[in-house]
Amino acid sequence: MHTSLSELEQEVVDIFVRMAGVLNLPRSVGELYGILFISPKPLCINDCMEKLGISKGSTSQGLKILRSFGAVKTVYVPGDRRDYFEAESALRKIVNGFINEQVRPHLENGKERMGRLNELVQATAEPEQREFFADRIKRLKGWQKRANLLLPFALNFIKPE
Amino acid sequence: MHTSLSELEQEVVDIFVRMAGVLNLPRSVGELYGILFISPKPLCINDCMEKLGISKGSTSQGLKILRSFGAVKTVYVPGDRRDYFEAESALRKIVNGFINEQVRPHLENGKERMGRLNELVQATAEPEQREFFADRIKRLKGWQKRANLLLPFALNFIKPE
DNA sequence: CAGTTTGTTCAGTATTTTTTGAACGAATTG
DNA sequence: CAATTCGTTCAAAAAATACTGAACAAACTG
Repeated sequence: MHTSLSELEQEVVDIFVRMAGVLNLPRSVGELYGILFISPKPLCINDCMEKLGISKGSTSQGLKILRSFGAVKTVYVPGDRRDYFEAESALRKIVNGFINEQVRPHLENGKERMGRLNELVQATAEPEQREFFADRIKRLKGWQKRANLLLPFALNFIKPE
Repeated sequence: MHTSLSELEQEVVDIFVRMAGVLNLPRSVGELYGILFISPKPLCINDCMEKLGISKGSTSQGLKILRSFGAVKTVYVPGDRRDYFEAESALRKIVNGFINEQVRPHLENGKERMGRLNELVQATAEPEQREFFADRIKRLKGWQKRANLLLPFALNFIKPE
């Protein structure tokens, strides 16, 4: 059953639920990170589901997602055979993992696509149109390039801790 | 009815549909920006819905969203009383608008919330726990601060054009 | 000013996403 | 080695989100 959260826990969970919204992640993932972030000791799946009042399936699934980009780590607790989890608190690692696992895959094939676009533009009969299209594609490439420059820079901006 | 898109249009629309996915915007919004981005001349609502095969309601709604953060501008076409639209192509403006209109609102009350968190931490009875909580909140504040520093910097990174 | 055309809104519907919970296999225990 | 505990998976249910299309108001037109 649903052990009610302290006010502090509620507030922190709420913050991460909002973040999850912005980052396009399920609510439960935000809740899980929140409860782990503010927990002084690692929690097992049962702790999490009881605290948050969500199902075992959601909990398992949510923790899997969080682990997939390194926002949560598994810790070994001697004398207990359950898996325990704690929040990774190095922002840099989390952002890095998130970009690599959640963002990059959705933006793959950058180069390839641009090549294809060029071909299609060259195949345009009307010269005036072709010029316009070429300009647009050039602009698109520019955006892509800048994004690729910005990402590493942003990561560097987040000092290692 | 649904006027079929050229290959070039398809490809470009597809790119922006993916971006919309990453940015947590409806598919139709990506489609609309795409078709406007690659169109040599401004399009009216009817042009858009015909080209994309979506409803008038979606089109109106989607363009509203795009205008809300400055990704699309209205242009006046003499002798035609319909509204015409074209894609804003200055990345800086778009990113700026997007952050202000779509991201910031979801992350409001930063300062306020942190104050509230501090109170809750101070109200914690157990000293050892209190110390841990304080540390977590401090870390959270650090993240917030860095995000607030990074945003303007990132915007500056995108040179005006 | 009656008749169009145009864009918006919104209730209802369709679609997508998230959550649930029961079934299962693997590991642990007595 | 039977019984229990644990974590994962996945089909079905629930919830959230996006889309449609008809109703509407405003702006034009003749």
